[in-house]
Amino acid sequence: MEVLRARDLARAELTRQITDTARRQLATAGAQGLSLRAVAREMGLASSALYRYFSSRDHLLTALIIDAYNAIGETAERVDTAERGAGAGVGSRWLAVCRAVRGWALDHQHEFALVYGSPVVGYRAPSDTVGPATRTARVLADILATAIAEGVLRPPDRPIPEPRLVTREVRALAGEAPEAPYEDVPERAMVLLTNLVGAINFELFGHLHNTVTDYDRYFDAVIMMTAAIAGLDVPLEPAMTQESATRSARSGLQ
Amino acid sequence: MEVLRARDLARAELTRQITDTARRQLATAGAQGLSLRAVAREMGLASSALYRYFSSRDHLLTALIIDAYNAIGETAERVDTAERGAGAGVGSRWLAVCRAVRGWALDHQHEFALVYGSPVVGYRAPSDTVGPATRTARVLADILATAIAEGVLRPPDRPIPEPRLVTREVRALAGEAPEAPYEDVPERAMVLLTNLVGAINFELFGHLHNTVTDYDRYFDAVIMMTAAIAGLDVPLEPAMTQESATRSARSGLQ
DNA sequence: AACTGTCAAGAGCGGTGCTCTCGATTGCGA
DNA sequence: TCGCAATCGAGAGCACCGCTCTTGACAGTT
Repeated sequence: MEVLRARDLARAELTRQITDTARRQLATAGAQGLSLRAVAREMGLASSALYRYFSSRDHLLTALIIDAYNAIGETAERVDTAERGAGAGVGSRWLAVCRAVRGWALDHQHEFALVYGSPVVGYRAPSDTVGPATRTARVLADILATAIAEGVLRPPDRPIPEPRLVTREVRALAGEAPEAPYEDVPERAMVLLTNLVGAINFELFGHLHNTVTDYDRYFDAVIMMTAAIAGLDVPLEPAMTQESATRSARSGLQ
Repeated sequence: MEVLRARDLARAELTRQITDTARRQLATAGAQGLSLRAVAREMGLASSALYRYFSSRDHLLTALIIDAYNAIGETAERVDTAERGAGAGVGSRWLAVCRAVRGWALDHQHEFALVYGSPVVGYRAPSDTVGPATRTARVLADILATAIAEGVLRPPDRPIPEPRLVTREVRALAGEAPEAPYEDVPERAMVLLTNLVGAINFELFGHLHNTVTDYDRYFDAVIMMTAAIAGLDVPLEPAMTQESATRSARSGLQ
Protein backbone atom coordinates (compact mmCIF):
# COMPACT_ATOMS: atom_id res chain seq x y z
CA MET A 1 0.00 0.00 0.00
CA GLU A 2 2.64 2.42 1.05
CA VAL A 3 4.81 1.78 -1.94
CA LEU A 4 1.90 1.97 -4.26
CA ARG A 5 1.17 5.28 -2.71
CA ALA A 6 4.77 6.23 -3.37
CA ARG A 7 4.36 5.56 -7.04
CA ASP A 8 1.17 7.56 -7.14
CA LEU A 9 2.98 10.35 -5.37
CA ALA A 10 5.72 10.37 -7.94
CA ARG A 11 3.09 10.43 -10.61
CA ALA A 12 1.30 13.35 -8.99
CA GLU A 13 4.57 15.20 -8.63
CA LEU A 14 5.46 14.76 -12.28
CA THR A 15 1.95 15.79 -13.27
CA ARG A 16 2.37 18.96 -11.27
CA GLN A 17 5.74 19.62 -12.87
CA ILE A 18 4.18 19.26 -16.30
CA THR A 19 1.41 21.76 -15.58
CA ASP A 20 3.92 24.15 -14.02
CA THR A 21 6.16 23.99 -17.04
CA ALA A 22 3.18 24.34 -19.34
CA ARG A 23 1.98 27.35 -17.35
CA ARG A 24 5.37 28.98 -17.65
CA GLN A 25 5.36 28.33 -21.36
CA LEU A 26 1.84 29.71 -21.57
CA ALA A 27 3.09 32.97 -20.12
CA THR A 28 5.55 33.43 -22.93
CA ALA A 29 3.93 31.79 -25.92
CA GLY A 30 0.21 32.04 -25.24
CA ALA A 31 -2.42 29.36 -25.28
CA GLN A 32 -2.13 28.44 -28.91
CA GLY A 33 1.62 28.47 -28.59
CA LEU A 34 1.53 25.79 -25.93
CA SER A 35 3.66 22.97 -27.28
CA LEU A 36 3.84 19.54 -25.75
CA ARG A 37 7.18 18.99 -27.38
CA ALA A 38 8.56 22.17 -25.90
CA VAL A 39 7.26 21.22 -22.45
CA ALA A 40 8.88 17.83 -22.79
CA ARG A 41 12.10 19.38 -24.05
CA GLU A 42 12.29 21.78 -21.09
CA MET A 43 11.73 18.86 -18.73
CA GLY A 44 14.27 16.65 -20.45
CA LEU A 45 11.65 14.09 -21.42
CA ALA A 46 10.56 12.61 -24.68
CA SER A 47 7.41 14.20 -25.97
CA SER A 48 5.71 10.86 -26.06
CA ALA A 49 6.27 10.44 -22.34
CA LEU A 50 3.89 13.30 -21.58
CA TYR A 51 1.03 11.27 -22.98
CA ARG A 52 1.34 9.00 -19.97
CA TYR A 53 0.09 11.93 -17.90
CA PHE A 54 -2.15 13.89 -20.24
CA SER A 55 -3.80 11.90 -22.95
CA SER A 56 -3.96 14.92 -25.22
CA ARG A 57 -3.08 18.56 -25.47
CA ASP A 58 -6.69 19.36 -24.65
CA HIS A 59 -6.51 17.55 -21.34
CA LEU A 60 -3.46 19.56 -20.43
CA LEU A 61 -5.30 22.72 -21.43
CA THR A 62 -8.26 21.72 -19.29
CA ALA A 63 -6.00 21.33 -16.29
CA LEU A 64 -4.55 24.77 -16.88
CA ILE A 65 -8.01 26.30 -17.29
CA ILE A 66 -9.28 24.79 -14.07
CA ASP A 67 -6.17 25.97 -12.25
CA ALA A 68 -6.65 29.48 -13.63
CA TYR A 69 -10.30 29.67 -12.62
CA ASN A 70 -9.41 28.47 -9.17
CA ALA A 71 -6.56 30.93 -8.85
CA ILE A 72 -8.78 33.86 -9.80
CA GLY A 73 -11.56 32.71 -7.51
CA GLU A 74 -9.17 32.08 -4.67
CA THR A 75 -7.70 35.56 -5.09
CA ALA A 76 -11.15 37.10 -5.01
CA GLU A 77 -12.14 35.10 -1.95
CA ARG A 78 -8.96 35.90 -0.08
CA VAL A 79 -9.12 39.62 -0.75
CA ASP A 80 -12.79 39.81 0.14
CA THR A 81 -12.24 37.92 3.37
CA ALA A 82 -9.41 40.28 4.26
CA GLU A 83 -11.50 43.35 3.48
CA ARG A 84 -14.44 42.02 5.42
CA GLY A 85 -12.16 41.25 8.30
CA ALA A 86 -10.91 44.82 8.22
CA GLY A 87 -14.47 46.02 8.54
CA ALA A 88 -14.67 47.43 5.03
CA GLY A 89 -18.03 48.40 3.61
CA VAL A 90 -19.59 46.71 0.63
CA GLY A 91 -18.35 49.42 -1.76
CA SER A 92 -14.76 49.04 -0.65
CA ARG A 93 -15.05 45.27 -0.75
CA TRP A 94 -16.37 45.44 -4.28
CA LEU A 95 -13.58 47.67 -5.49
CA ALA A 96 -10.96 45.60 -3.71
CA VAL A 97 -12.16 42.38 -5.30
CA CYS A 98 -12.35 43.93 -8.77
CA ARG A 99 -8.87 45.37 -8.35
CA ALA A 100 -7.58 42.02 -7.21
CA VAL A 101 -9.04 40.25 -10.22
CA ARG A 102 -7.48 42.83 -12.53
CA GLY A 103 -4.22 42.52 -10.66
CA TRP A 104 -4.21 38.78 -11.13
CA ALA A 105 -5.05 39.24 -14.80
CA LEU A 106 -2.16 41.65 -15.30
CA ASP A 107 0.19 39.26 -13.55
CA HIS A 108 -1.08 36.24 -15.48
CA GLN A 109 -2.14 37.74 -18.76
CA HIS A 110 -2.10 34.61 -20.86
CA GLU A 111 -3.79 32.56 -18.19
CA PHE A 112 -6.55 35.14 -17.99
CA ALA A 113 -6.87 35.14 -21.76
CA LEU A 114 -7.00 31.38 -21.64
CA VAL A 115 -10.20 31.40 -19.62
CA TYR A 116 -11.84 34.69 -20.60
CA GLY A 117 -10.41 35.30 -24.05
CA SER A 118 -11.22 33.68 -27.35
CA PRO A 119 -11.78 29.99 -26.86
CA VAL A 120 -9.11 27.74 -28.29
CA VAL A 121 -10.47 26.37 -31.52
CA GLY A 122 -11.34 22.73 -31.52
CA TYR A 123 -11.30 22.75 -27.75
CA ARG A 124 -14.49 21.98 -25.90
CA ALA A 125 -14.41 22.79 -22.20
CA PRO A 126 -15.58 19.82 -20.14
CA SER A 127 -18.09 20.32 -17.36
CA ASP A 128 -15.32 20.08 -14.76
CA THR A 129 -14.61 23.74 -15.40
CA VAL A 130 -17.96 25.22 -14.42
CA GLY A 131 -17.46 24.80 -10.69
CA PRO A 132 -14.16 26.67 -10.45
CA ALA A 133 -15.51 29.19 -12.97
CA THR A 134 -18.24 30.37 -10.62
CA ARG A 135 -16.05 31.04 -7.60
CA THR A 136 -15.40 34.66 -8.51
CA ALA A 137 -19.04 35.26 -9.38
CA ARG A 138 -20.01 33.86 -6.02
CA VAL A 139 -17.81 36.36 -4.20
CA LEU A 140 -19.28 39.27 -6.10
CA ALA A 141 -22.82 38.00 -5.65
CA ASP A 142 -22.23 37.70 -1.93
CA ILE A 143 -21.14 41.32 -1.68
CA LEU A 144 -24.29 42.45 -3.45
CA ALA A 145 -26.42 40.26 -1.20
CA THR A 146 -24.78 41.86 1.81
CA ALA A 147 -25.45 45.28 0.35
CA ILE A 148 -29.12 44.42 0.01
CA ALA A 149 -29.26 43.05 3.53
CA GLU A 150 -27.63 46.20 4.87
CA GLY A 151 -30.05 48.33 2.92
CA VAL A 152 -27.32 50.31 1.18
CA LEU A 153 -28.15 49.25 -2.37
CA ARG A 154 -29.96 51.98 -4.29
CA PRO A 155 -33.00 50.53 -6.08
CA PRO A 156 -32.83 50.97 -9.85
CA ASP A 157 -34.41 53.95 -11.59
CA ARG A 158 -35.62 51.77 -14.42
CA PRO A 159 -36.12 48.19 -13.24
CA ILE A 160 -35.79 45.37 -15.74
CA PRO A 161 -39.36 44.20 -16.30
CA GLU A 162 -40.50 40.59 -16.15
CA PRO A 163 -39.76 37.99 -17.32
CA ARG A 164 -36.44 37.48 -15.57
CA LEU A 165 -33.52 37.11 -17.95
CA VAL A 166 -31.11 34.98 -15.94
CA THR A 167 -31.51 31.33 -15.06
CA ARG A 168 -32.57 30.05 -11.70
CA GLU A 169 -29.03 28.86 -10.96
CA VAL A 170 -27.70 32.39 -11.31
CA ARG A 171 -30.49 33.85 -9.21
CA ALA A 172 -29.65 31.35 -6.49
CA LEU A 173 -25.93 32.08 -6.56
CA ALA A 174 -26.04 34.37 -3.52
CA GLY A 175 -28.64 32.46 -1.56
CA GLU A 176 -32.26 33.31 -2.04
CA ALA A 177 -33.47 35.40 -4.94
CA PRO A 178 -33.74 39.03 -3.85
CA GLU A 179 -37.15 40.59 -3.22
CA ALA A 180 -38.67 43.85 -4.37
CA PRO A 181 -37.36 46.32 -5.25
CA TYR A 182 -34.28 44.21 -5.96
CA GLU A 183 -35.70 41.55 -8.24
CA ASP A 184 -33.45 42.53 -11.14
CA VAL A 185 -30.22 42.59 -9.14
CA PRO A 186 -29.08 39.24 -10.60
CA GLU A 187 -29.40 40.67 -14.11
CA ARG A 188 -27.52 43.76 -13.04
CA ALA A 189 -24.88 41.67 -11.31
CA MET A 190 -24.34 39.78 -14.55
CA VAL A 191 -23.70 43.09 -16.31
CA LEU A 192 -21.19 44.02 -13.65
CA LEU A 193 -19.35 40.73 -14.03
CA THR A 194 -19.43 41.00 -17.81
CA ASN A 195 -18.09 44.51 -17.60
CA LEU A 196 -15.35 43.55 -15.16
CA VAL A 197 -14.12 40.84 -17.49
CA GLY A 198 -14.71 43.03 -20.53
CA ALA A 199 -12.76 45.94 -19.11
CA ILE A 200 -9.83 43.73 -18.22
CA ASN A 201 -9.90 42.07 -21.63
CA PHE A 202 -10.07 45.43 -23.37
CA GLU A 203 -6.96 46.51 -21.53
CA LEU A 204 -5.19 43.18 -21.92
CA PHE A 205 -5.91 42.96 -25.63
CA GLY A 206 -4.42 46.37 -26.27
CA HIS A 207 -7.57 48.28 -27.15
CA LEU A 208 -6.85 50.90 -24.50
CA HIS A 209 -3.65 51.80 -26.28
CA ASN A 210 -3.49 55.53 -27.00
CA THR A 211 -6.93 56.08 -25.55
CA VAL A 212 -6.42 56.13 -21.81
CA THR A 213 -3.85 58.10 -19.86
CA ASP A 214 -3.88 56.36 -16.49
CA TYR A 215 -4.82 52.70 -16.61
CA ASP A 216 -5.20 52.23 -12.86
CA ARG A 217 -7.34 55.29 -12.26
CA TYR A 218 -9.37 54.52 -15.36
CA PHE A 219 -10.10 51.01 -14.13
CA ASP A 220 -11.26 52.33 -10.78
CA ALA A 221 -13.51 54.80 -12.54
CA VAL A 222 -14.95 52.04 -14.70
CA ILE A 223 -15.74 49.95 -11.65
CA MET A 224 -17.30 52.93 -9.91
CA MET A 225 -19.47 53.76 -12.92
CA THR A 226 -20.60 50.23 -13.60
CA ALA A 227 -21.26 49.46 -9.95
CA ALA A 228 -23.84 52.22 -10.07
CA ILE A 229 -25.80 50.01 -12.47
CA ALA A 230 -26.57 47.76 -9.53
CA GLY A 231 -27.04 50.72 -7.21
CA LEU A 232 -23.76 50.10 -5.44
CA ASP A 233 -21.71 53.11 -4.33
CA VAL A 234 -18.00 52.53 -4.74
CA PRO A 235 -15.70 54.95 -2.96
CA LEU A 236 -12.83 56.18 -5.09
CA GLU A 237 -10.89 58.09 -2.44
CA PRO A 238 -8.74 55.40 -0.83
CA ALA A 239 -5.25 55.25 -2.23
CA MET A 240 -4.64 52.70 -4.93
CA THR A 241 -3.28 49.60 -3.35
CA GLN A 242 -3.49 47.12 -6.16
CA GLU A 243 -2.88 43.71 -4.72
CA SER A 244 0.00 42.52 -6.83
CA ALA A 245 -0.27 44.31 -10.15
CA THR A 246 2.85 46.32 -10.52
CA ARG A 247 3.10 46.89 -14.21
CA SER A 248 0.33 48.11 -16.44
CA ALA A 249 -0.87 46.23 -19.46
CA ARG A 250 0.06 49.16 -21.64
CA SER A 251 1.81 46.83 -24.01
CA GLY A 252 -0.72 44.07 -23.67
CA LEU A 253 0.00 40.46 -24.33
CA GLN A 254 2.62 39.83 -26.88
CA MET B 1 -0.73 50.41 -70.33
CA GLU B 2 -3.98 48.72 -70.86
CA VAL B 3 -2.49 45.29 -70.68
CA LEU B 4 -0.47 46.17 -67.67
CA ARG B 5 -3.67 47.32 -66.05
CA ALA B 6 -5.17 43.98 -67.01
CA ARG B 7 -2.39 42.25 -65.13
CA ASP B 8 -2.95 44.45 -62.11
CA LEU B 9 -6.62 43.62 -62.29
CA ALA B 10 -5.91 39.92 -62.33
CA ARG B 11 -3.63 40.40 -59.38
CA ALA B 12 -6.25 42.32 -57.44
CA GLU B 13 -8.83 39.68 -58.26
CA LEU B 14 -6.63 36.86 -57.03
CA THR B 15 -5.79 38.84 -53.92
CA ARG B 16 -9.48 39.20 -53.22
CA GLN B 17 -10.02 35.50 -53.80
CA ILE B 18 -7.29 34.70 -51.31
CA THR B 19 -8.78 36.89 -48.57
CA ASP B 20 -12.24 35.46 -49.28
CA THR B 21 -10.99 31.92 -48.99
CA ALA B 22 -9.02 32.78 -45.87
CA ARG B 23 -12.09 34.43 -44.36
CA ARG B 24 -14.14 31.33 -45.06
CA GLN B 25 -11.46 29.20 -43.48
CA LEU B 26 -11.35 31.56 -40.51
CA ALA B 27 -15.00 30.80 -39.89
CA THR B 28 -14.33 27.10 -39.52
CA ALA B 29 -10.84 26.93 -38.05
CA GLY B 30 -10.45 30.19 -36.16
CA ALA B 31 -7.68 32.72 -36.35
CA GLN B 32 -4.89 30.50 -35.16
CA GLY B 33 -6.13 27.75 -37.43
CA LEU B 34 -5.69 29.88 -40.49
CA SER B 35 -3.41 27.89 -42.75
CA LEU B 36 -1.81 29.29 -45.87
CA ARG B 37 -1.40 25.78 -47.20
CA ALA B 38 -5.08 25.04 -46.70
CA VAL B 39 -6.05 28.27 -48.44
CA ALA B 40 -3.79 27.38 -51.35
CA ARG B 41 -5.14 23.84 -51.45
CA GLU B 42 -8.71 25.07 -51.57
CA MET B 43 -7.80 27.42 -54.39
CA GLY B 44 -5.88 24.79 -56.31
CA LEU B 45 -2.62 26.66 -55.97
CA ALA B 46 0.77 25.81 -54.60
CA SER B 47 1.25 27.18 -51.11
CA SER B 48 4.32 29.03 -52.25
CA ALA B 49 2.29 30.92 -54.81
CA LEU B 50 0.40 32.76 -52.08
CA TYR B 51 3.58 34.47 -51.01
CA ARG B 52 3.47 36.45 -54.24
CA TYR B 53 0.40 38.16 -52.83
CA PHE B 54 0.95 38.14 -49.10
CA SER B 55 4.53 38.11 -47.99
CA SER B 56 3.62 36.31 -44.77
CA ARG B 57 0.78 34.86 -42.80
CA ASP B 58 0.78 38.03 -40.71
CA HIS B 59 0.15 40.23 -43.74
CA LEU B 60 -2.82 38.10 -44.65
CA LEU B 61 -4.06 38.37 -41.08
CA THR B 62 -3.67 42.13 -41.20
CA ALA B 63 -5.79 42.29 -44.32
CA LEU B 64 -8.49 40.23 -42.63
CA ILE B 65 -8.37 42.40 -39.52
CA ILE B 66 -8.69 45.62 -41.48
CA ASP B 67 -11.57 44.15 -43.47
CA ALA B 68 -13.32 43.12 -40.26
CA TYR B 69 -12.92 46.52 -38.63
CA ASN B 70 -14.22 48.17 -41.76
CA ALA B 71 -17.16 45.80 -42.00
CA ILE B 72 -18.18 46.47 -38.40
CA GLY B 73 -17.73 50.20 -38.79
CA GLU B 74 -19.59 50.24 -42.07
CA THR B 75 -22.47 48.31 -40.50
CA ALA B 76 -22.64 50.76 -37.64
CA GLU B 77 -22.52 53.75 -39.98
CA ARG B 78 -25.16 52.35 -42.29
CA VAL B 79 -27.58 51.47 -39.51
CA ASP B 80 -27.12 54.81 -37.81
CA THR B 81 -27.65 56.69 -41.05
CA ALA B 82 -30.83 54.74 -41.66
CA GLU B 83 -32.09 55.38 -38.14
CA ARG B 84 -31.27 59.05 -38.37
CA GLY B 85 -33.02 59.20 -41.71
CA ALA B 86 -36.09 57.66 -40.12
CA GLY B 87 -36.09 60.41 -37.54
CA ALA B 88 -35.13 58.16 -34.64
CA GLY B 89 -34.04 59.69 -31.37
CA VAL B 90 -30.58 59.29 -29.92
CA GLY B 91 -31.69 56.44 -27.66
CA SER B 92 -33.12 54.43 -30.52
CA ARG B 93 -30.09 55.17 -32.66
CA TRP B 94 -27.82 53.96 -29.89
CA LEU B 95 -29.70 50.72 -29.43
CA ALA B 96 -29.92 50.12 -33.15
CA VAL B 97 -26.19 50.56 -33.63
CA CYS B 98 -25.36 48.29 -30.70
CA ARG B 99 -27.77 45.66 -31.98
CA ALA B 100 -26.24 45.89 -35.42
CA VAL B 101 -22.74 45.41 -34.06
CA ARG B 102 -23.87 42.38 -32.08
CA GLY B 103 -25.70 41.07 -35.13
CA TRP B 104 -22.57 41.35 -37.21
CA ALA B 105 -20.58 39.65 -34.47
CA LEU B 106 -23.02 36.74 -34.33
CA ASP B 107 -22.89 36.38 -38.08
CA HIS B 108 -19.10 36.65 -38.20
CA GLN B 109 -18.06 35.17 -34.87
CA HIS B 110 -14.49 34.33 -35.70
CA GLU B 111 -13.92 37.60 -37.49
CA PHE B 112 -15.17 39.46 -34.42
CA ALA B 113 -12.94 37.35 -32.22
CA LEU B 114 -10.08 38.12 -34.57
CA VAL B 115 -10.27 41.84 -33.85
CA TYR B 116 -11.74 41.97 -30.34
CA GLY B 117 -10.69 38.61 -28.90
CA SER B 118 -7.33 37.44 -27.68
CA PRO B 119 -4.61 38.77 -29.91
CA VAL B 120 -2.87 36.22 -32.07
CA VAL B 121 0.46 35.49 -30.43
CA GLY B 122 3.49 36.73 -32.24
CA TYR B 123 1.32 39.03 -34.30
CA ARG B 124 1.82 42.74 -33.96
CA ALA B 125 -0.96 44.83 -35.49
CA PRO B 126 0.49 47.48 -37.80
CA SER B 127 -0.72 51.06 -37.58
CA ASP B 128 -2.86 50.57 -40.67
CA THR B 129 -5.50 49.05 -38.44
CA VAL B 130 -6.15 52.00 -36.15
CA GLY B 131 -8.11 53.99 -38.72
CA PRO B 132 -10.68 51.29 -39.50
CA ALA B 133 -10.76 50.38 -35.82
CA THR B 134 -12.15 53.76 -34.81
CA ARG B 135 -15.04 53.86 -37.27
CA THR B 136 -17.49 52.23 -34.87
CA ALA B 137 -16.35 54.39 -31.98
CA ARG B 138 -16.87 57.45 -34.14
CA VAL B 139 -20.48 56.50 -34.79
CA LEU B 140 -21.19 56.00 -31.10
CA ALA B 141 -19.37 59.20 -30.16
CA ASP B 142 -21.43 61.10 -32.69
CA ILE B 143 -24.68 59.86 -31.17
CA LEU B 144 -23.58 61.01 -27.73
CA ALA B 145 -22.51 64.38 -29.13
CA THR B 146 -25.95 64.75 -30.68
CA ALA B 147 -27.54 63.83 -27.37
CA ILE B 148 -25.56 66.57 -25.66
CA ALA B 149 -26.45 69.08 -28.35
CA GLU B 150 -30.12 68.19 -28.02
CA GLY B 151 -29.92 68.50 -24.26
CA VAL B 152 -31.29 65.03 -23.61
CA LEU B 153 -28.22 63.62 -21.89
CA ARG B 154 -28.65 63.39 -18.14
CA PRO B 155 -25.61 64.83 -16.37
CA PRO B 156 -23.85 62.29 -14.15
CA ASP B 157 -24.67 61.95 -10.48
CA ARG B 158 -21.03 61.44 -9.60
CA PRO B 159 -18.81 63.14 -12.20
CA ILE B 160 -15.34 61.75 -12.80
CA PRO B 161 -13.04 64.33 -11.23
CA GLU B 162 -10.01 65.84 -12.91
CA PRO B 163 -7.59 64.94 -14.33
CA ARG B 164 -9.19 63.53 -17.45
CA LEU B 165 -8.46 59.88 -18.04
CA VAL B 166 -8.70 59.61 -21.81
CA THR B 167 -6.28 61.03 -24.34
CA ARG B 168 -6.89 64.13 -26.38
CA GLU B 169 -7.50 62.05 -29.51
CA VAL B 170 -10.39 60.28 -27.85
CA ARG B 171 -11.83 63.50 -26.50
CA ALA B 172 -11.73 64.93 -30.00
CA LEU B 173 -13.38 61.92 -31.60
CA ALA B 174 -16.81 63.55 -31.77
CA GLY B 175 -15.69 67.04 -32.57
CA GLU B 176 -14.94 69.40 -29.72
CA ALA B 177 -14.51 68.19 -26.17
CA PRO B 178 -17.83 68.54 -24.34
CA GLU B 179 -18.35 71.31 -21.79
CA ALA B 180 -19.72 71.27 -18.28
CA PRO B 181 -21.50 69.33 -16.98
CA TYR B 182 -20.45 66.84 -19.65
CA GLU B 183 -16.66 66.91 -19.29
CA ASP B 184 -16.48 63.25 -18.36
CA VAL B 185 -18.64 61.99 -21.23
CA PRO B 186 -15.61 60.71 -23.17
CA GLU B 187 -14.62 58.56 -20.21
CA ARG B 188 -18.17 57.29 -19.91
CA ALA B 189 -18.36 56.67 -23.65
CA MET B 190 -15.24 54.54 -23.36
CA VAL B 191 -16.97 52.44 -20.73
CA LEU B 192 -19.96 52.03 -22.99
CA LEU B 193 -17.79 50.89 -25.88
CA THR B 194 -15.84 48.55 -23.62
CA ASN B 195 -19.05 47.11 -22.32
CA LEU B 196 -20.53 46.68 -25.78
CA VAL B 197 -17.52 44.69 -26.89
CA GLY B 198 -17.31 42.91 -23.55
CA ALA B 199 -20.94 41.85 -23.61
CA ILE B 200 -20.61 40.49 -27.13
CA ASN B 201 -17.40 38.69 -26.27
CA PHE B 202 -18.93 37.21 -23.15
CA GLU B 203 -21.76 35.81 -25.24
CA LEU B 204 -19.52 34.72 -28.09
CA PHE B 205 -17.04 33.00 -25.82
CA GLY B 206 -19.75 30.93 -24.19
CA HIS B 207 -19.76 32.50 -20.75
CA LEU B 208 -23.48 33.20 -20.94
CA HIS B 209 -24.12 29.50 -21.24
CA ASN B 210 -26.64 28.35 -18.63
CA THR B 211 -26.84 31.81 -17.12
CA VAL B 212 -29.15 33.75 -19.41
CA THR B 213 -32.55 32.69 -20.69
CA ASP B 214 -33.10 35.10 -23.57
CA TYR B 215 -29.95 36.28 -25.25
CA ASP B 216 -31.58 38.99 -27.34
CA ARG B 217 -33.60 40.55 -24.55
CA TYR B 218 -30.65 40.29 -22.21
CA PHE B 219 -28.42 42.14 -24.65
CA ASP B 220 -30.97 44.92 -24.99
CA ALA B 221 -31.19 45.17 -21.22
CA VAL B 222 -27.41 45.35 -20.96
CA ILE B 223 -27.29 48.18 -23.47
CA MET B 224 -30.08 50.00 -21.66
CA MET B 225 -28.36 49.67 -18.31
CA THR B 226 -24.92 50.67 -19.49
CA ALA B 227 -26.20 53.57 -21.58
CA ALA B 228 -27.45 55.03 -18.33
CA ILE B 229 -23.80 55.38 -17.30
CA ALA B 230 -23.50 58.15 -19.86
CA GLY B 231 -26.95 59.50 -19.01
CA LEU B 232 -28.46 58.18 -22.21
CA ASP B 233 -32.02 56.85 -22.06
CA VAL B 234 -32.49 53.83 -24.31
CA PRO B 235 -36.07 52.82 -25.06
CA LEU B 236 -36.67 49.09 -24.77
CA GLU B 237 -40.22 48.97 -26.07
CA PRO B 238 -39.75 48.82 -29.86
CA ALA B 239 -39.94 45.30 -31.22
CA MET B 240 -36.66 43.51 -31.66
CA THR B 241 -35.57 43.92 -35.22
CA GLN B 242 -32.06 42.64 -35.10
CA GLU B 243 -30.40 43.58 -38.32
CA SER B 244 -29.12 40.27 -39.52
CA ALA B 245 -28.57 38.13 -36.48
CA THR B 246 -30.81 35.17 -36.88
CA ARG B 247 -29.29 32.62 -34.63
CA SER B 248 -28.14 33.20 -31.12
CA ALA B 249 -24.64 32.54 -29.96
CA ARG B 250 -25.94 29.99 -27.50
CA SER B 251 -23.35 27.54 -28.70
CA GLY B 252 -20.64 30.11 -29.13
CA LEU B 253 -17.67 29.67 -31.34
CA GLN B 254 -16.42 26.18 -31.76
C1' DA C 1 13.23 38.26 -81.77
C1' DA C 2 15.48 39.20 -77.51
C1' DC C 3 14.99 40.78 -73.05
C1' DT C 4 12.93 41.57 -68.44
C1' DG C 5 9.92 41.12 -64.83
C1' DT C 6 6.20 38.18 -62.91
C1' DC C 7 4.32 33.94 -61.95
C1' DA C 8 3.35 28.97 -60.05
C1' DA C 9 5.57 24.88 -58.72
C1' DG C 10 8.44 21.95 -56.09
C1' DA C 11 11.81 20.57 -52.74
C1' DG C 12 13.32 21.25 -48.35
C1' DC C 13 13.95 23.11 -43.30
C1' DG C 14 12.51 22.82 -38.69
C1' DG C 15 8.57 22.73 -36.18
C1' DT C 16 3.88 20.65 -34.44
C1' DG C 17 0.30 16.84 -32.19
C1' DC C 18 -0.09 12.27 -31.85
C1' DT C 19 0.57 6.93 -32.29
C1' DC C 20 2.95 2.82 -31.92
C1' DT C 21 6.51 -0.22 -30.59
C1' DC C 22 10.20 -1.59 -27.75
C1' DG C 23 13.10 -2.17 -23.96
C1' DA C 24 13.83 -1.08 -19.06
C1' DT C 25 12.35 -0.52 -14.58
C1' DT C 26 9.49 -1.09 -10.69
C1' DG C 27 6.39 -2.87 -7.23
C1' DC C 28 3.39 -6.64 -5.74
C1' DG C 29 1.68 -11.30 -5.02
C1' DA C 30 2.88 -16.05 -4.71
C1' DT D 1 12.75 -14.31 -2.54
C1' DC D 2 11.50 -14.66 -7.12
C1' DG D 3 8.79 -14.08 -11.21
C1' DC D 4 5.16 -11.63 -13.31
C1' DA D 5 2.59 -7.76 -14.73
C1' DA D 6 2.01 -3.07 -14.75
C1' DT D 7 4.17 1.09 -15.66
C1' DC D 8 7.39 3.96 -17.66
C1' DG D 9 10.55 6.67 -21.06
C1' DA D 10 12.61 6.62 -25.54
C1' DG D 11 12.49 6.59 -30.31
C1' DA D 12 10.74 6.26 -34.94
C1' DG D 13 7.26 7.63 -37.79
C1' DC D 14 2.85 9.92 -39.76
C1' DA D 15 0.68 13.93 -41.54
C1' DC D 16 0.47 18.51 -40.91
C1' DC D 17 2.23 23.50 -40.40
C1' DG D 18 4.82 28.38 -41.91
C1' DC D 19 8.28 29.71 -44.58
C1' DT D 20 12.46 29.90 -47.95
C1' DC D 21 14.83 29.11 -52.10
C1' DT D 22 15.40 27.62 -56.69
C1' DT D 23 13.62 26.54 -61.15
C1' DG D 24 11.27 26.87 -65.34
C1' DA D 25 7.31 28.89 -67.87
C1' DC D 26 5.08 32.84 -69.39
C1' DA D 27 3.75 37.73 -70.70
C1' DG D 28 4.71 42.49 -72.02
C1' DT D 29 8.21 45.66 -73.70
C1' DT D 30 11.62 47.14 -76.77
